[in-house]
Amino acid sequence: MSETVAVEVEEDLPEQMRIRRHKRDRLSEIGMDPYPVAVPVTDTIDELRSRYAHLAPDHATGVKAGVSGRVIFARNTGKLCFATLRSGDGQEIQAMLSLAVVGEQALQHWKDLVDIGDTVFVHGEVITSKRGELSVFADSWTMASKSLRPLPVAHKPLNEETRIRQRYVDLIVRPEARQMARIRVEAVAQLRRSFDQRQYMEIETPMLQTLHGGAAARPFVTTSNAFDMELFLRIAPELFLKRAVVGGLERVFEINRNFRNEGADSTHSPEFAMLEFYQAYADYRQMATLTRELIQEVALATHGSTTVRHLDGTEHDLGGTWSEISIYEATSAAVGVELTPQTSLNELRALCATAGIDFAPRWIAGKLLEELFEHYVIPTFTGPTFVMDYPLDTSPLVREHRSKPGRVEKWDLYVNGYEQATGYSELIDPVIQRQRLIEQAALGERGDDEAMVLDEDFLRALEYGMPPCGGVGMGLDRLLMSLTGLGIRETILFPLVKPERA
RNA sequence: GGGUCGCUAGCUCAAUGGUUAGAGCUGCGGACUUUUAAUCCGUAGGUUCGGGGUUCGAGCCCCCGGCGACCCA
Repeated sequence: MSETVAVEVEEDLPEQMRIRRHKRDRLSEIGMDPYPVAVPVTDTIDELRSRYAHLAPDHATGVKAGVSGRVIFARNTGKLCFATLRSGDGQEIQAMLSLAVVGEQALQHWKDLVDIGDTVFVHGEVITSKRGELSVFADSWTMASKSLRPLPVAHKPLNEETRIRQRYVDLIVRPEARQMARIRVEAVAQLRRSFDQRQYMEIETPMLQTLHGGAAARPFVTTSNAFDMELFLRIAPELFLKRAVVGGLERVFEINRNFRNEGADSTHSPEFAMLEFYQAYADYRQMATLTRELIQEVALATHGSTTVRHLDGTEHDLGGTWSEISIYEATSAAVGVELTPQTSLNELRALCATAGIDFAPRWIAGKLLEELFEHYVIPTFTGPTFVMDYPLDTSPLVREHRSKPGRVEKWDLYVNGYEQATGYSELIDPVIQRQRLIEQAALGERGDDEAMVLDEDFLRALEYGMPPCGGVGMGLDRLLMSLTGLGIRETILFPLVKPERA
């Protein structure tokens, strides 16, 4: 950046930012680096907190320590200054600087140059104040990182847009944001432990794909300059994980991002984290049990109980076994007409019209049934619910039910009213799989832009023989939603947002 | 995609079409050696999201655009 540009920016700054930049310069002038390469920390705030948890008020330990933390609160009096320092894990300790110990110059520099939001290093004796607050009674201090922007007021909630756009600020000021980030880490760590205990391998499959498949969704399209060809960001890892199973990796899982070129709302994000796992010789019922166990193990890891407390204080029981309903039977009961895979398109359309569901003429029978189900049945769910045995025509990668023609061995798991996971007995017959994908391609040609495409290499893999297999896809962000009660944009640290200025 | 609402100081929010757009916190100056959203005195801080229009006069009304929230499909 040129000198003139820098000056212009300087002149445009709000007063409070100009003042902080001036303090940054003043620090250099007095020989204190505003951004030192290191500060001599001897203990974390957390270590001091736990070591001196039970000191009586107004007590001096005789032990000296050096700690660093962000100033989140400051109270300066004439000859004695207090500041609360906080580390990234949310632990806090008080710094005290007195004229008698730190000296006139250091105290004056502190009062003149330290702002809320700065990260400072304080060295001194570990004591408790007269009010009992654990403190470092400074004999010296130094700047660890000068903050050039004022923090938002701590006691008013930051507006939602700013929280998402500037998550770094949200994390500094809002304990729930830090808690969310940590719950997510613990959930993912527990998933990996749970899979490890079950002899699963974690593998990584392509995000850049020459064909998109494995789900009904619109892809993002990009271009490879070197290959001079169109590529897709993956909408699902399914077809590659199945190739791995064909190759003999019989228990595989992947935790990674999917991209779907669709809208965003409180349960959808264009970029979201997906867990998929496949197990040879398992079927969809075994995968349902495994899915329940995984979620319960994660709940135990993050909440210490299968009853999870959302951040709004409400409790939600994820323990025990979960209810199961059949999509056909439940929807039939709701509309008062028996619905089967043989129910005519016209009858389903009439029922949708009655329900006020806006449907497209090209929608197939299974799609109409699922719309009726979502309209009538989903709002009645109370706890986690497995919805069993979906229509065949909407599930091109699932094997037909072993005893219910026209339906597939597939379940959807609903928690808190939204789909959290889906599980299959995978279709492994390459001839039937080819037919299903050809039907999908025909739908695509008729204008269904979510239809799957024919993936010859995937079919070739199946033709080598895939063992009987169960598979599950689970939205990781949605798992976090069910554990915390938050919207998807709160469970993702940095969700996609449009630029502030177009 | 449609509708409704919102965008004002660093943050959170006020402001019948009419004086110089206000408050709290933050900031700045001062007092205070045990504070806990410290207190007290003083004080500064504005491209009212952007552009256009109506009007003697627009934060407010109209049009176009941007970003977001909620509801509906």
